[in-house]
Amino acid sequence: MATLKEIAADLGVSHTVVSCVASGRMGTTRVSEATRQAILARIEQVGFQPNRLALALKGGKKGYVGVFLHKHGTYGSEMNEEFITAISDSLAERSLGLWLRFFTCEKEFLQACSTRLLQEIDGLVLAGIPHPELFGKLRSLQESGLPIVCAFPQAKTAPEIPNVGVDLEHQGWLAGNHLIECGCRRIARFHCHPSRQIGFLRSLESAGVPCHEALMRVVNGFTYEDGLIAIDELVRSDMKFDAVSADSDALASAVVHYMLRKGYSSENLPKIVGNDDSPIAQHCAVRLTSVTSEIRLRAHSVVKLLFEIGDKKNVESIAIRPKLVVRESTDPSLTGSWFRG
Amino acid sequence: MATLKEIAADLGVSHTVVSCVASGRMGTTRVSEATRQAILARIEQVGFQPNRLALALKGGKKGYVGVFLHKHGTYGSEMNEEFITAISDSLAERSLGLWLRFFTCEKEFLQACSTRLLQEIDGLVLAGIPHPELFGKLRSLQESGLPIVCAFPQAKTAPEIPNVGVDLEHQGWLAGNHLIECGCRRIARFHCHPSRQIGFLRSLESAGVPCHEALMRVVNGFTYEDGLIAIDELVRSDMKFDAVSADSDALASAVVHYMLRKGYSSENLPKIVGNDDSPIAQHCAVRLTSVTSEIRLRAHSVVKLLFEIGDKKNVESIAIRPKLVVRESTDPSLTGSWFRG
DNA sequence: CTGAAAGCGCTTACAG
DNA sequence: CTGAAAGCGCTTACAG
Repeated sequence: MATLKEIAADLGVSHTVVSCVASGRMGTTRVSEATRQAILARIEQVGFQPNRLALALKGGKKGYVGVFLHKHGTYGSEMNEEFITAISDSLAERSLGLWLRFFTCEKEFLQACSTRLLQEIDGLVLAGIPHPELFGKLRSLQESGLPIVCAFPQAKTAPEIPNVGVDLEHQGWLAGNHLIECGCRRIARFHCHPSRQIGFLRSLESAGVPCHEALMRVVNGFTYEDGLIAIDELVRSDMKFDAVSADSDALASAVVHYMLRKGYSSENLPKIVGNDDSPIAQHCAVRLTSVTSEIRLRAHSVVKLLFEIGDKKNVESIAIRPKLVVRESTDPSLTGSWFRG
Repeated sequence: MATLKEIAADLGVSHTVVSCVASGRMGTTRVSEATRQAILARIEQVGFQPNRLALALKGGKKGYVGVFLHKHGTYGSEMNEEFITAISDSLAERSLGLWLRFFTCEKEFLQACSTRLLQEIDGLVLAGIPHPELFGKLRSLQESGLPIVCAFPQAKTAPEIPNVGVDLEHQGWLAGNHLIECGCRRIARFHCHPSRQIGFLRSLESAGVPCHEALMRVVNGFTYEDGLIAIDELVRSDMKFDAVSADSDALASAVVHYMLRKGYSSENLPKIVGNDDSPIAQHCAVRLTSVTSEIRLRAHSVVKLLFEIGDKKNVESIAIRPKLVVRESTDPSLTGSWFRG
């Protein structure tokens, strides 16, 4: 790899002028068109790229973005992988590297996020599960000039730190509204996200469908196991229900499998809607209708915001609008040929 | 963050001596015990850490390992996430950063793997799906002094580049042997990994169980959809079978779901074994017995080998031994309470 | 129009 | 025992 000095020596000019021409930042330096062309040609010819390390040491761009992720989503949802991939691709487009670190507690974060970090990255992304105890640290990093963007489902950071979330209320609303349109009137809910529940209740209300308190069930978590517990309790309660809206695909998948195993045929299943539109929805014995969490789109927005902050623009938290993906768990006509007849 | 210079100024010594004491590499430099202690105390007190950028520019350690991953495994298997997480944790333990890049073709790899890369990383990991067309490039990187370790299931790289794989033959053998021990005698195979098939056939042979050619089915890929196609063909062929061993959990899961949907009760299902022990196995309507691919262990080995190469040790390719994880798809006694009765 | 010089934070021969 | 000096590859005032 050629250095500035080598190019300068080859051309019989100073490395100063080569540097200025290469960077395009001429400052007070002037150069004749002839030598400028010669330098440009040479740069092209040897494929010169300034040494990143030297740039960074000089106080310029580091060429890296740090991503700190507290893994979220249930096992098998691939939400973390999707997020990382999308961030990575987005950064690669801009010739930036991705510096990745997983953490699960304040200590791990602080350890990885040493003062040294500031020397090595141009921006910081924090995602997955929010840690309010870290806001102080984040604020101080931000104040020292580091662009920071969070990607939590819901903006729970200090308001000064922009967050790319998902419209949780609308997720709940989409699920509820879809089931109502399917003709369901006794919809059970397995929920652990208050905002989603608000949206769900709003869908009932605006359609004039009564809400049966006993069908609204708060679950402990988003896992398949949590789903089995919830559906078992519901079935044993002898409450009638014609649909289940669950806060994750794993929960919803557990409902389908539980009922199939208890002898319900797939035709007699209640309508079921999951959340996240993860692989779990597609690998379910009855493919699940699900509401997206827009992971890819959010990841791309995160990188976009990071750049806007770098450009001194004023950025604010945003909530991406989710979509409904309809599959056979609410629409029998979508049952694949394998499972017909 | 204090610099060498500042510490030197505070103590009224030269930064040379501070540098030597800090690094522990005294070279030809001597220092009195008194000033050594003073310097050490000061370093401790201000928590001095040498600037990574300066170190790297000087030609020392960069503090990063580059990971290039061509994503593998079926959607939902979480194999990539598990690999990345394990690599990241393993590197973090050694205070190294993880530089991550996904690629899908030679062009993307070469683009990301520019000469600049060499300035920025201490080691390279290549994983997922092997690209034989890249071996030349890898060899030349290796010859220029960059430690490289691959993590493909099967060593397919140039023999000079160490690979951390999994013992594919043993995977096939474990599945076959387990089904034979379960009493199965007409075992169908959905396979696309020749080595695994060899191991499977060996298990039949050593148990004296006949192999029925018509039950050995090569599938196009590892996906759920591939599994539906394969089991549909098998069922329509009217061949009798009492077990299915499949080369992925998605394939195996499709078998379970297909048969349940066709009206088989979970008690009448053939015995089924998947591969990879991924979340898909645990989210299947009948939880799947599966053979591990030891992703975490392999990732840790990769980092270990990378360090050994750095230490000029002679390292060779290894194949990690897989394990069998038994669940209800081959052992009815493991059926969870939810699904009993 | 062009280049010598200082400096980013470090390391390491080398000279006192 | 200790420090001045050169240098890693760059940038950017500043002086000619």
